[in-house]
Amino acid sequence: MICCLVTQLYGNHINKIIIRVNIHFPYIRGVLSKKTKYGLKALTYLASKDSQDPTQIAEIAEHENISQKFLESILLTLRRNGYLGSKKGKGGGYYLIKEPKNIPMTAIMRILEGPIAMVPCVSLNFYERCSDCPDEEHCSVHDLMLRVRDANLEVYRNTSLADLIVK
Amino acid sequence: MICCLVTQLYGNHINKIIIRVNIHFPYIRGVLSKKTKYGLKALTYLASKDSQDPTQIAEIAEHENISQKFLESILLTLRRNGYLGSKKGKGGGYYLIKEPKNIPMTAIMRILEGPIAMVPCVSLNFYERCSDCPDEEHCSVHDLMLRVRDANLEVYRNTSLADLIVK
DNA sequence: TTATTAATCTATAAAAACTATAGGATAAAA
DNA sequence: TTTTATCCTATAGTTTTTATAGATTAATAA
Repeated sequence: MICCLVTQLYGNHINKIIIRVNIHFPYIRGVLSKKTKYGLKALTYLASKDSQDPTQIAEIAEHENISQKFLESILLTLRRNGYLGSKKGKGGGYYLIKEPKNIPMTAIMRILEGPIAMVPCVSLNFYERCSDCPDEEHCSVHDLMLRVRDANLEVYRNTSLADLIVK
Repeated sequence: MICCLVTQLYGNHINKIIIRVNIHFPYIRGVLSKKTKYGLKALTYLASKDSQDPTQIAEIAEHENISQKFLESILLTLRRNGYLGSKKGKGGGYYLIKEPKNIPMTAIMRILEGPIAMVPCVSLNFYERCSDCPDEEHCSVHDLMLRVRDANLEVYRNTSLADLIVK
């Protein structure tokens, strides 16, 4: 919220107007994608359930306020990567294959969000040279990004799906 | 690099072909933008110079392998935010206004990359409610992102432009 | 004064990535 | 055989990123 005071001379009077503007910062880069966000919410929802019976996409979508079709593709990705099981037909749905405490955030983030590193040249699992960088050894950004990666890794490694369940 | 062995029955022979595919992972979200990367490189270049005389955009662009026109807009942003000074005409260019050790990465990242937080609801400087989140207090993603933010903040706060200069 | 130099500013083009949505196929159960 | 719910491919719409073009302004030197 930004405020701006405008004064205007009107005959013998001075009009004062306060203009309030709600600036929306478009969360751009570095931002968590909806895909990951929805995926984490869906996983948490499944993990927080008492029973391990299959849960329908529709139920998760409604409970977590997510577009059902979009959620479909996200859950499919998680299943293909071995973190969810599924069952078709009546009584079907998705269910967790592993114990929540055995599902580390490093794995989920890499599946849904991609590399944890912010530049390919410091990525552990997806290393690649930066195409615009002539000399990786003498790059000022390299070291900084290495430390950022390690800081993030520390958090993700020490967090499992079980830790996401809100009491 | 992914390898794939293809066998083909050809008369009495079996042909074997190994197909190698270089998969390029498109570094997407969470990635450092070129804008920030180039900005950091340009700042480091200025900081590493002995003299504080203005340096031309063209010189920086060439030395750091950056499109000159793109760099123009980046340096302009840094000037408008009070981190660079400029001089027009012959002998003109850009120069640092502050001591490199007094330029924290938190400031540069916020100017070039935007909020350090990955979701608006945990941002210190750009807080905003997540539009898709009915209840911030009971969001499983919220806490995780809070810890990620703090981890990143820790790195950026303890790093100044002076630290980026490669020996 | 005039020419040259280099930043300034606005607008916009091209490419890439994100966020879904559509619609039919498939498998399981009733 | 019908119903249910996942599976799968393709693609549409939007936003963001990554520049590029071209004219303007200010400083310097001849």
